[in-house]
Amino acid sequence: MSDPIRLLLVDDHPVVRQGLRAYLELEDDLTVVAEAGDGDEALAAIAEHVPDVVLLDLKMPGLDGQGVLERLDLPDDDAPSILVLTSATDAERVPAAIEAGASGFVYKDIDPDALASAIRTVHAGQTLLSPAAMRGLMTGSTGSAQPTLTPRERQVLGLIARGQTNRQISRALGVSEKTVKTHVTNLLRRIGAADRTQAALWAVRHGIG
Amino acid sequence: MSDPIRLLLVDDHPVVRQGLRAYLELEDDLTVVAEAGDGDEALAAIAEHVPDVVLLDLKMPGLDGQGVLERLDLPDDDAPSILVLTSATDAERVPAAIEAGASGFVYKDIDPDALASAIRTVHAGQTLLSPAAMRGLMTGSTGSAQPTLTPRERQVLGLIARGQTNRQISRALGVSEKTVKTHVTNLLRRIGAADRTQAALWAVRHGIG
DNA sequence: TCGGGCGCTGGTCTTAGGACCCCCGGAGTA
DNA sequence: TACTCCGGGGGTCCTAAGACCAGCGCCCGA
Repeated sequence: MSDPIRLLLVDDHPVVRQGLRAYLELEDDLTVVAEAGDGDEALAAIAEHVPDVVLLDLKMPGLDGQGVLERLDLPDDDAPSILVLTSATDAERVPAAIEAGASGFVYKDIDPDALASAIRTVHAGQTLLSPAAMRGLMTGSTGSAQPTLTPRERQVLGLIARGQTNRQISRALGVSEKTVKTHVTNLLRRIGAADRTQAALWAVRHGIG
Repeated sequence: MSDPIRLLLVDDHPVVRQGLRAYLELEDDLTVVAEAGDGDEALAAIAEHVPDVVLLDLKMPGLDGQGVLERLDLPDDDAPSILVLTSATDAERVPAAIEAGASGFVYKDIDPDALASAIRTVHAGQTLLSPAAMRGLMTGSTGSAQPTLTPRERQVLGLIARGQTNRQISRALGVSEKTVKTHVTNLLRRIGAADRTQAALWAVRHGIG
């Protein structure tokens, strides 16, 4: 029999890592070589242990999963396959994670057998999306990642997401209120929001602000 | 030795429940009598198994932890003690959970020994807050829980938090737009928001909507 | 039983927000 | 070179939003 698949578990909750271990130790061909509690630990552990597959949580304090993905410079033959584990409430993050090089995307409520099989799938070089994650991709408008906002629009949206008025934003950015209104109008159109309230909610869901 | 403390685990992620089990089975005086994946299952399991302590996740699909708390009609001598387990990102929810009768509040990154001791503490009838949870209470303005909104105001705020306009809300509630505006004005004052955008953000942070 | 809150409803009035126009300068790109 | 995109600036117009004020019914305590 060949060597087992070497795994790195990355999640900020020890209890989650413990649960994953309990699941994965039932499988002969899987072995957990390291754990990490945040993005920085994850990058260090990847360098040190060279795992075959990383089980990565997107939401973490400090450097989060998305940040880890972006720093790994995927795809890269030497880099591990990344299987993203997250909550059903984070469907919006799927497109960005896929774009950043994640090989697969499963929800934490997956059962043990399915998780093991997902790990084998991404280790084999394939991309895997759970049905719900696929829906997340689909509802992301055209199937591409979240709409591309210009840096200025993203900045304005961030201030909207802090509850600022156009006048406050104009003072914060040192431009006229009309200019702010122009940016607001444009970003509303791009993200498909009807008004600033919907835009603020969109920003929160997409982690802007 | 006395009977073990009977526990119910409530979390929508099986992996988290598995992790908790792995932790708790190390303790002689603790025994997990049931698990539940959502609020409705939790209420049913409480009625069926009569646990001493419930480990409750606040964020769940369907009926969430806050909803479970509100339906239990705490404090009640027959009711179990509730130890809320949640993420560091949910500090804002502490006051509402405490108000709804939770006995304790710990973050999921707690280590096994501390978790076991927290369970014994709430089982003994005491209230327990982790330091971070205490901060969450403190930053809740005056230290008191979230402002008391009338049912109607809460309803209106929920719709604002879905990005609805006053006109849409008026149609949804079957009242005039002027009436909606009054409710909006009043709830803005009560929660200390300057406009509906800030109100929507407040609602999201406090788990309304 | 008679205020007095309070929740819910409604009206008038002012302002903030957003749509739809226009222009310019700079940086990249075909 | 011409085209496109971005940031910035400006103006007009209409509507949504919010402040302010007022009435009604209910319950509760004096």
